[in-house]
Amino acid sequence: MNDKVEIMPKHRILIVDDEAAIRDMLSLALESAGFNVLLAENAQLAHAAIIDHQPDLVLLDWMMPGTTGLELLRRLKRDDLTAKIPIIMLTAKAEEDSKIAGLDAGADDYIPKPFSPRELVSRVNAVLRRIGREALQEPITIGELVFDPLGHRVSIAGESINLAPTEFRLLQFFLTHQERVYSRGQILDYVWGGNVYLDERTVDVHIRRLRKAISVAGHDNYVQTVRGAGYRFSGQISNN
Amino acid sequence: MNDKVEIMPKHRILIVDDEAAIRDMLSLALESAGFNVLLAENAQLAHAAIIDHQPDLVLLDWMMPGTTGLELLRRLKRDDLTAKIPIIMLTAKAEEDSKIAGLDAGADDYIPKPFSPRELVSRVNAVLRRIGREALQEPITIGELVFDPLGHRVSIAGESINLAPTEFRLLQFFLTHQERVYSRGQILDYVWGGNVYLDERTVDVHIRRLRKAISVAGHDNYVQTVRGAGYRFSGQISNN
DNA sequence: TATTTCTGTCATATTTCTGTCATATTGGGG
DNA sequence: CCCCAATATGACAGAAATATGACAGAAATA
Repeated sequence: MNDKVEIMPKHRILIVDDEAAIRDMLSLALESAGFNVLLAENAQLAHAAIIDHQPDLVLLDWMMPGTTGLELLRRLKRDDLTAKIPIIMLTAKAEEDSKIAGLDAGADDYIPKPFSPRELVSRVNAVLRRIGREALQEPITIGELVFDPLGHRVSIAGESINLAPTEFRLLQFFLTHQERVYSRGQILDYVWGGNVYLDERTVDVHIRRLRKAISVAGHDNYVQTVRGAGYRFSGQISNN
Repeated sequence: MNDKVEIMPKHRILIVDDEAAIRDMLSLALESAGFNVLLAENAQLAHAAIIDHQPDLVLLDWMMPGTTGLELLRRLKRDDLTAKIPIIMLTAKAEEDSKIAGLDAGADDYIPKPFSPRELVSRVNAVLRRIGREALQEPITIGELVFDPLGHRVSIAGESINLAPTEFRLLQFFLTHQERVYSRGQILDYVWGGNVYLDERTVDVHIRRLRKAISVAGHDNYVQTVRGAGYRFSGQISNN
């Protein structure tokens, strides 16, 4: 189903970076992976290009002279017209700070330099897939549980489940990030947003509430505690 | 704990180029930068050397008589055994075509001639660092045992295994440092961190717990006692 | 505004982990 | 083959991490 030669319009990717060498490198990698590439060398041009061409995804350098990538990111996210365009930030700084700030401001992924063309392409694809799925608002199913983003509703074996807003977002986060462990800190960042200052134990409590809510027919077993590391949502129920 | 003077095996770099002068030049630059260098003057020899010596990185000339660099690259990437070895392509042609084809076929970087030895070394290092980082995230398999760092999960023959935090770190240490004996002191340093003051016998106990945990289907045999010296994790099970 | 629901925090209960010790077992040199 | 030192094992109590229930203020809803 994926390898089918199908008349799929190429995705348009906008690359925003002040260094020509990096633009070239990215552009080559993406073009050879079958994307349509647009280029912009500063935030102003980028903004214009985004408005004009409505790219499907933007690769945005963190550090640029003048308006920085972060500022542009914020501007884009503030405007309804552009808020939904996924952004991947590129940065040389491996600092946590920038990561958090970037995710907080609404970046969809974050690639530290240096990275391989392969990694780049695969992450671009990953983001596009995710966005595509979210745009489709496809319900996610696991076991008997059905999570329907469009209807903002969760049911198990047909029975509708009542979730508080935070529990809903938490479940959504887990469903879209299965099979890997997230620390309490990360969960706070992703589910609550990066600029909250909350006790990490708060996560425990919400985990508990979520588990309780979906405990029908043992679905709470999907939410797994990884002692010393955090929590994991996994389809393979482990026997801890 | 990282800056410790440790016996770090040198990275092996294979240089593939038909011109002796270039081989010499590259080899000199890399050796003086502390790498072990292997040489091959054509694609056939290179392929054999790669199979035999499993180099950590390959510098591959684009243009060679007979099988070209690009063909070799494709062949390497097609075979699982060699697909993960990072390749840096060297080329005189600044043509877009070759660049695209190279990146497309899975080269990890691309250095146009002429280049300075310093640039070469720094790009080699960059690629190795990156690969190292990516490798940290990838599941490690030994026998039926699968160690998944991202999922923070260990399974044997599909069955999830429960490990306490310290056992998990211990196993991770062993998996990333196989085939070598470590004293109890060294293990304490690496797994517990350099500034703990613990009885060395504690290591024995955790070794035992780890063995017990992974003893399913005899996987505990990988953890070997070396009397008078310490412990070793080895893929080749010996029957001492 | 009254009412209901939701949230974050706390105190407490429970579970799991860890380092140590006492004792058993093992391996090798003499 | 015996003895000694090194290693393995089982048990245990304190420590650490997580789960739970309760509650009061905040936020949403009526």
